[in-house]
Amino acid sequence: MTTPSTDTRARLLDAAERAFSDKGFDGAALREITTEAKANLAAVHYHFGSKEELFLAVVARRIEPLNRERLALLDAAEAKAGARAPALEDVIEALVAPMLRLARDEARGGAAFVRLFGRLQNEPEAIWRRILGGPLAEVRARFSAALARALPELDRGELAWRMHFAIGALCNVIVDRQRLELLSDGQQSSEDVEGAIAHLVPFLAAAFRARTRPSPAQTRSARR
Amino acid sequence: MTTPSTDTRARLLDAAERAFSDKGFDGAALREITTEAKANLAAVHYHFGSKEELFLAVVARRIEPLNRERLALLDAAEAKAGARAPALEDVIEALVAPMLRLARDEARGGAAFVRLFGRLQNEPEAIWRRILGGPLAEVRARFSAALARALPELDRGELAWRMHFAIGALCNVIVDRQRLELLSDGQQSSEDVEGAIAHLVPFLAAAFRARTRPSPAQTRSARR
DNA sequence: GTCTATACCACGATAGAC
DNA sequence: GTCTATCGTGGTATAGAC
Repeated sequence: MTTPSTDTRARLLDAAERAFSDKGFDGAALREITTEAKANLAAVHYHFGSKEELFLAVVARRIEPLNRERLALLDAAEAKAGARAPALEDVIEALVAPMLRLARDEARGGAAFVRLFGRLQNEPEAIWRRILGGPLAEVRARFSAALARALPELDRGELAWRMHFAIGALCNVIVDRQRLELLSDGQQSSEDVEGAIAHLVPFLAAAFRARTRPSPAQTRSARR
Repeated sequence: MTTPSTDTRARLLDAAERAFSDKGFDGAALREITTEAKANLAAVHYHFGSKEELFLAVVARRIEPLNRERLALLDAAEAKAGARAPALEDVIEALVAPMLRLARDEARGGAAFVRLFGRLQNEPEAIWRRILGGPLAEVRARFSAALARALPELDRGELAWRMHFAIGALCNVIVDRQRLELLSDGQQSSEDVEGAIAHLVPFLAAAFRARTRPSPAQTRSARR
């Protein structure tokens, strides 16, 4: 923040973003990152303290503008609805589209960052928890409230489950761009960002509006 | 297959399943696995060739019975429907429920294996690809066809996208059982397997039935 | 065939000189 | 701020014991 005298720090962030994106947290080697950044191995520990902190710094740098964009879209959706509840499709798109579009914005991390973020899911749990509780906390709270307003008849517990499912669907698109090609025998490609948005938003909107469990299994829920 | 004479191999698989489940592929150390299995470090490379092959062997051992169960449920759903297309909810439940219920079946891997499988998503891409093309190939083809029959009006490309999203939702439930508690402020728990099924199946069914790209201005009249 | 001992090189981290 | 040296631990490879 205060000492941009040397840009070693920035070069490390850029190199780390690429490396983590390509190989994941464990797969990327600090020696490779520092070599590409033309910095010494120990520079990482001087500037960031550890590999995990470096990773979090990479995420934090990109996620703050992204979150501002999401919240701005949510504000717009709520303004458009006036006193009424915002449209469900608009809320979902505000959450989902900025992340997917980021994949095409090389100046702000591009595909590398987006894939890196998707990977967060399965990286050491401590990392994900720190991000959900830190830079993502406000987004989580605002969108949780907006979805509850858009779906007033929905039980809050049910809503939490559905948000959980929706995050999974979003992350899956983000992580591996070749898996869809396997599933469609090469017909579809996740490279098509606007296509992904056009498919994902109606999918999730319909899912959020699903009627709650009409049928069985409820009978033997002897739990608690 | 042919030499169950020594059970070193089986002990290694059991220890590896626990370790990979707890710490992920990179996080688990072979030295820890071999110590717990009371085997020598080099035994892993004798029996499996590498850490990655050991991981794949752990997955293969559990996934084959699981797949048989899924296909049996799918057969039942198709038999129930007779000449008509199977019910969408039944197809989805046949795909999803055996995996989630496995978390309660300690004799067949239990929660450890299920979490390990969920982690596959973000493990090195080569691993996931080998599993989708190997032990999961038949399940993928059969369910893909069943979904296409249950949703005859749906474009095949659209169906591939939706399967991609659905897999993400499923895997997300499986991997991290604490994330839902964070999202619901401790109200909901993914430990409740039947609850997860009861929430996930209608969610996905509604999503698969979504109309393709409703215009953004479509408020809430889109309910079926 | 089955398993062991051991050596190798790459990794993240740290201390201390400059 | 930067660099070198070094430590402990990781996956891997192989020679050889039973």
